[in-house]
Amino acid sequence: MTPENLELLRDKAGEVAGMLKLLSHPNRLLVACELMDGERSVSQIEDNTGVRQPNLSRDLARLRAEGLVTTRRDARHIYYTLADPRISALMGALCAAFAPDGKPGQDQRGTTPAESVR
Amino acid sequence: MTPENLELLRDKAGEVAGMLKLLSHPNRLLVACELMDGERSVSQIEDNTGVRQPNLSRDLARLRAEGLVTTRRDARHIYYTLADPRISALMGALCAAFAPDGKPGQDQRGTTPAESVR
DNA sequence: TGTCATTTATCGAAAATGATATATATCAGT
DNA sequence: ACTGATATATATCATTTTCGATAAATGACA
Repeated sequence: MTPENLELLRDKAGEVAGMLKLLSHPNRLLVACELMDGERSVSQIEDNTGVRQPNLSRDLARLRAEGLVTTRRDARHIYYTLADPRISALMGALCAAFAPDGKPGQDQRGTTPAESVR
Repeated sequence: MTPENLELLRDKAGEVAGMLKLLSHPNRLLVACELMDGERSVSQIEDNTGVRQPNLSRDLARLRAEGLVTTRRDARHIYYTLADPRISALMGALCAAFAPDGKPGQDQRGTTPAESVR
């Protein structure tokens, strides 16, 4: 690993880590989960995640700022949609890794995990 | 979504978010990347990631505390290994989602990235 | 105007981070 | 056993970021 390559690697790691950071809080992770099924208004997200509205709005602003979601206004409602395919892929992978048979919410404990890959 | 289910979901989200948080810093992400290929001593990790030793040690302690890695001592060296299969799966997914053409630091050995979801 | 939906501002407490200093553990040579 | 070197861990400090809570502001519509 040459120093130049190391620097590139660190750059990339910073980018990816930044994205992980956005999903590394329960509230934002729930929001992303919610949006996996399609667009949702802020109040729908609020109802379905239990995140308090001003905090939710701040989290949504973060996701917006990083380009992970886009918005569409319809009258008084604002609808959010996942915008970054990498996030969708990542969320899919998360579901696969942490809730192998189905939706999270019904706990996967007892699942014998496959032997560490490789 | 009943309130009871919502609470379960939030618990699960907290658990997963906690794991993401551990990977949400460039240094720790690089460490995890490094360990994908097998066990490494602290000084190897230090050399290959450029993370300064005391900070690296603190990060490794965090990963240890959360059960993501295990250690083995050989004389003066301590070797770290990825211990949680979910982390391995997640790292694989990350590589697939963020380095489709096989880049960061190369890696990506035969890993046929599991198709997005389900 | 008033109400609903959403955003922005602010505050205080807690956690994360880089840097630096120090401590512990293991080994080699004497 | 004592010394010094190497490998790793822990402690501390200063700065920044995060988060929940609360209050206030904006925008759309009736």
